[in-house]
This record gives sequence, C-alpha cells and structure tokens, in this order.
Amino acid sequence: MTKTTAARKTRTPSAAASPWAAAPDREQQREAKRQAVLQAAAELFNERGFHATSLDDIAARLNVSKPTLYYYVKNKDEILLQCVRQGLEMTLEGIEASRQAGGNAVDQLRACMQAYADIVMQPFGMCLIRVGDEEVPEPSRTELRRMKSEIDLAFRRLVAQGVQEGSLQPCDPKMTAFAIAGALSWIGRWYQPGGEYTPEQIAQQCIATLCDGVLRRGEAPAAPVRRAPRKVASKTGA
Amino acid sequence: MTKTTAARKTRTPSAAASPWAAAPDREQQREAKRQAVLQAAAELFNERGFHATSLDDIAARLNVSKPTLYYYVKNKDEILLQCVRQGLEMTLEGIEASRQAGGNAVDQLRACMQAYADIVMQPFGMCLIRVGDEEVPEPSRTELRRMKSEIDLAFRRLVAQGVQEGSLQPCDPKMTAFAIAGALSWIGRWYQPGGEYTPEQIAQQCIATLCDGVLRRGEAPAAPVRRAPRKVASKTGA
DNA sequence: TAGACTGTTTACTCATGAGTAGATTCTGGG
DNA sequence: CCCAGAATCTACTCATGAGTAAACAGTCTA
Repeated sequence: MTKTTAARKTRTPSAAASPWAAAPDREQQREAKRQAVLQAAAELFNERGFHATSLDDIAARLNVSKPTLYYYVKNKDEILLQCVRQGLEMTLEGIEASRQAGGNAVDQLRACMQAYADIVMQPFGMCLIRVGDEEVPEPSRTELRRMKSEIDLAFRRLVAQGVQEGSLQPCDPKMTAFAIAGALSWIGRWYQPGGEYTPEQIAQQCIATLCDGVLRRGEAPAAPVRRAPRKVASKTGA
Repeated sequence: MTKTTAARKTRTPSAAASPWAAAPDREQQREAKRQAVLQAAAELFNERGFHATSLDDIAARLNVSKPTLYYYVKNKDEILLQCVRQGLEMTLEGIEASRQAGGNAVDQLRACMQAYADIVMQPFGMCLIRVGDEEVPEPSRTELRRMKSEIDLAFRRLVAQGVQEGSLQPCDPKMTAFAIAGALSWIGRWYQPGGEYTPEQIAQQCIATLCDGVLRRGEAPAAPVRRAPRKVASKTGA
C-alpha cells in the first residue's frame, strides 16, 4: 500500500524492523482466515449440501459468530462461488501442467486424468462435483459453466488428438471425454479419507479401468493393486 | 375393494354397469394425479435442485395450489423419497431382468449397464443421480442407501463373476463397479433430451468405452456411431 | 494515554417457504 | 333437489436462516 511494499511482503512477522512491517502480515492473516472460511464451508457443503448448510453451521465450525463471516465474504453465494472456482482453478492448473509436461496425447491424457482424480478427492474439487451448478445463482453460474467447459474441452482435444495419433480407439471425443469425466468425477461422490485405498491407488485403478476397459483380451494383464492398511466403514457407490 | 373388483378394475369409466364401477376409477385417477405430482417434482428437482424447488413451484407447474399437493403426498421430503425410490426400483427391476435373461457374466453386465444408462436419462433416475442422499432426511436416507448398495452389489458381483470366468480384466470388483457406475451415472448430469445423440446411442457409446477402454490395441476397432439429426444447444460435461 | 482501526459480538429485521385450518366447489347417488 | 364425500382453494401460522445495525473489544501508533 505504501513505498517498499514489495520488499516487506515476504518478511516474517517477528523479523519486522520497520513499524509498517505489521501491515502485510495482517493481510496475510486476513487472507488465511478467509481461506479457512472457504475451506470449512466446502467441507460442510460436501457433507450436507449447499442449501442444507447454514451460515451459522459454518460459523460454528470455526468457533465464531455468523456476522464474522461477513467480514471476510460478501454473502453465502459468494462462498460457494469461490469454493467451486478454486476447485476449477486447481483443475485448470493441473491440466495446464500436464500439457506442459509434454509427451504424446496418451501421456498427457493420463496426466490430466491423474490431476483431475486427485482434485475431486479434496474439499474444493469435491465441491465442484457435488454441488450442481443449478445451485449457483445466475451471474456466477455462467462463469463457472464456462470454466467447466474449458476443462471438458481440454479432455476432448486430447482424446481427439489421441484418436488422430492412432493411440486411442476411434470414437466421438465428446462422448469419451464425458465417460472419463464421469468415472473420475464420481470418485468425488463416494470417496472418503481413510478408506480401503489411498487416493493414489484409487486414481490409478480408475485410470487403468478407463484406459484398458473392463473386458479382458488375450494380452498381459496389469498387476493388481495391493490394499492400504487403513480402517473405516466402507461405502457403496451406485 | 368389494366383490367383483378384479373384473371391473380394467373397465373404462363409461362402460361401467354396476353402481360401484366408479370407485376403482376414482382410485385410478387419484393414483394418476399422485404420479403426476411426483413426475413434476422430479423434473423440477432435476432442473433446480431439491432445496431450490418450492412446493409452490411444483404446484404451479401442475396448475394447482400448494395445499392440493398435500392431498396427495405427506410432505416435501416424502416427495423426494418417492421420486428417488421409484428410480431405485426401476433400476433394481432392470438389473433383475438382466439377470433373468441369462447369459454369461459379460452379457449380464452389459444388460445391466444398458438398463442403468436408460434409467438415468429419465426423470426419476436422474433424480437418483442429481440429488445427493445427504438431502434426504434421516429415516428415509438409510433406506435409500440400502437400495443403492444393493445395486452396487449387483454390479460388483457381476464383475467378480466375470473376472472369475476370465472374461474381464483382473481387478478389484469394487473399484471397477464404481468406475462403471460413475461413467453411467454421470450421463444423468449432462444429458438433455433433443441432444446430438439418442439415449440409445449415448448408452451404447458409453458402454463401449467402458468395455473396451479408451486405449487402442492392435485389433479390429468398433464401427463409429452415426449421429442423430436433432437440434439443441449442446452441453459440456466436466 | 488518546484515538484510530481491526475484528468480533449481540440482537435485531425481514423474506421465504413448509405446512395447516377452514371455507368452497364439484360430483354422483338417493 | 339434496346430501355426502372428494377435491380444491384462500388465507393464514410459524420456523428458519440470510443479511444488517450498532455496540464492544483488542491492538498498534503517535
């Protein structure tokens, strides 16, 4: 906000020499709290659904009162918007990184699937999956849909490219992209931490199923995955 | 309700000879209206989500007033419950029929996938997919979860059987069943009537992708599907 | 230590929407 | 024509939950 901002921004609070040193720290704290609000909200939305979660619920989880939330966010809709947006941005970044990493279409597609699967097992990504965009009110809904279609398009393009390359089955990329997105998104519906498999194992198996199909052919089968030594009541997935 | 019921039940209203003829007809009408309430509700739940749909919305769509709904259903939660339950029952019946039809595990699994895909493109089935069971309040939720897990189990069993038979890839049936359910359920999220493909074509392509995988092998590829001559703005599916 | 912000609280308002009471209309049988 | 009941309506109640006003508490600076 004042001179020398850039230099001070990275300092730790205690090491501050200048009397203005506290200011950027405040901002950091504020941002951290704002982030905590979104995180708590995302978790609750995933547990109970958006409409079934009240601001009092969110506030309670953070041990503050409802008006405090309004100090950090504009309103309930904005909270949802930001949650979903963060999930979306993470995904977009993951896809971008996968493309940067290079390789042929199949390599890139695999990397994207991996990234996407990872994300839907985290709160914001799960929000993205579990909260239908009907729930987001209009100005934001369009924006979210736009971002979603960007992701969809990235998958379609990679599939189309793979078909061209001859490394993927001939297909309509649109439908195949839907099938991929579906199988992976669905993870966000049934996954809960502490289950039988680690997130990595889940992603790996789903990706394998998508890549190789469920039908067996006269080839060398992939080695089955070993289970994680975790304990929790298991869920069901229809 | 009285003697000779069975005979009269199938009569048309005008053809009634006995003075009691009207009674079963009344019941039929009542049931038809009740069904109309559920149907309208399911459509609205799918469009806007459960909590975002008011009973006034449902009543408006049917050109009646809210209290009229209460003449046919107990309350809003019961409406949702019945919608989802119908979707669930259709699915269970479809699965049962597929098993009755016989054949090896792969045949049966294919038939089940077909049935499931069909159902999620219809209002009640879509309800099943789009409305998370967090939204259903407690006594019913458990019942619905039970039915869902029955479906899940049916898929798992078929997969396990296929693996035994050697016709399916070695895998954890649980994970594979999740992947299948995911890809097919997701259809219910993006499908809208009048799109590029007919429901049959959509089902066929998704099933093909799941069975054969996206990766190409050195075999004869399946013939690509021809598109349906329909027109509507297309959706996106991430 | 005054006083200017920052952050948080208590105690409201106000709209929405589920559910109900009771009057009203419609229909078919006596 | 009249009555019983089925079906529907108008006009409420009442709870919940989003959002706000205004006061209070901490903290940092001058």
